[in-house]
Amino acid sequence: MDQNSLPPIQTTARDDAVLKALVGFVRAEALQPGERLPTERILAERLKVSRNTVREALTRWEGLGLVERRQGSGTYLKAAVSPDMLHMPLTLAGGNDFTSLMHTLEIRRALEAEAAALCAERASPADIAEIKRKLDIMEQAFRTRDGMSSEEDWEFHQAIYRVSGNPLFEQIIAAMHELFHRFWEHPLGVRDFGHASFPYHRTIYECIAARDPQGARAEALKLIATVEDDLKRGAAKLKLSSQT
Amino acid sequence: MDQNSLPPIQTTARDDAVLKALVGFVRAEALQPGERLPTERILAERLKVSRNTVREALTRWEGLGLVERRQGSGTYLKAAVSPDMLHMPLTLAGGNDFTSLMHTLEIRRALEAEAAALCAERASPADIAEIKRKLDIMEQAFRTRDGMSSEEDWEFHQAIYRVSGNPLFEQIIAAMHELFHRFWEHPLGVRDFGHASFPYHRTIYECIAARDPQGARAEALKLIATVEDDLKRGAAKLKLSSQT
DNA sequence: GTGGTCCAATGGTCCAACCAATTCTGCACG
DNA sequence: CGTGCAGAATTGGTTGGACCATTGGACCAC
Repeated sequence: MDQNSLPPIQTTARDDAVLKALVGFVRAEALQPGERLPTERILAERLKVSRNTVREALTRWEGLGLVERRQGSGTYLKAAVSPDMLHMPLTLAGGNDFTSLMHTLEIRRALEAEAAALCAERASPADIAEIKRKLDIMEQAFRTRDGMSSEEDWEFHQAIYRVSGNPLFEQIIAAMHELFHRFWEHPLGVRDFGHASFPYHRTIYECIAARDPQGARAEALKLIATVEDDLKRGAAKLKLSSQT
Repeated sequence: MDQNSLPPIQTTARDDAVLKALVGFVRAEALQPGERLPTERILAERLKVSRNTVREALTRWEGLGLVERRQGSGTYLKAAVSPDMLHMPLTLAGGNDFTSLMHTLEIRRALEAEAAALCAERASPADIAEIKRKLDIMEQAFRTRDGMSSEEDWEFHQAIYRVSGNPLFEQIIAAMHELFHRFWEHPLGVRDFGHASFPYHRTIYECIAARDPQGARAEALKLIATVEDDLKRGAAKLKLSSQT
């Protein structure tokens, strides 16, 4: 007898069922990332479950980065969802010390270079225009505020990851990025962080626009190298000040 | 004015606080994975928060695979926790899809190459001997069983990640590896998987032993290229058979 | 316009009870 | 004495209802 013809019955899987229904809703309404999904109260009423159950389900999605909740405003879709998503939550024993930061940078160096190369291979004219737009915004912010364009800088990089066609780049580097920034301004208050890396953003873009994967890879490596330099200088300064 | 001198204030973060307290508890009691942690009701009472809040916090941890809840039994620790963990939730749209596997391979290509290069830079003589040992075991298994040495193959690669000095390589690639194998043998029954990649294991080792980072990187890229080839061939075969 | 006030909508928290699965307990029976 | 089973106690899962905190828009006085 085929054992697979008797799947275990699901007497309780309320929140899972809620998520499945939500996937169906998102697809039916063709919701795009950034759009708002129904109120918790409405979901609870429509699905005939308690609001608490809806909340547990949404908490799961929030933990997976699929959704973002803003009190007083609503719950917003943050990424595309599909019925057969595969979740691979990975928690690493990080550390807020210098070597841990260097480790994340080594990962980022590998991924950033590959993403830039893939991006140069696959970018459509529209993609290139979008990347240029982000680059302009970033350079503008950099000149206006004289450095500290971290937000726009990050958006530029994200655009590259997206055009690479592989969502894993963005997801993995986003985790690194968060750790990095959580640690950056607080312990090491390096004011001019990002100054050194600034010119390479444009060179990366130029290589992508020229469809030059190897060039893009090389420029990305240079960019990360400047960040590693900044980090080392910051750590040295920190060590010095702690000795006084 | 420096815009970063006014960070957003943090007024409420209940469930986050619960998790932080829980991390403290686990460390204070030196709880090991597998052990049970206090009841939701007890936690709620001790932390002076509602049981609902405790549940939301635990739901987060459950989603991250840090904890397992068994109704009627209790909540059990599933992995070590630390105050500064790095969460990296990866979600792939389209589970056993060809493109998903290709995406994991792109990540692996980037990381594998970087790890091999770092390994060649940093390996001590003892490290090199250890890698050679794994290589010999793998080659032996390959010849004896004529292919299908996936277990020993994996150990060889893990040795390289370890010698690279960056634990993130092993952890991230391990997650990919697990995903990859879960879908490999099942949908695409490619018997001779790994045959093509076999010779490159030795060439990688030789570059590492010769302290040649660029060579190691190049050989690692060749290895992944063969795996990508196998995957494409398997997918083509699958597509063909599904058309009959 | 500008700024302030109010108000409705929405996520966050709390409470108290009950349901469902599991585990423990103790008694009856062999 | 052990064995098995019924029932109690424990524990996570769900419910419904209430209130708080934040948000954002509407409205109004200046």
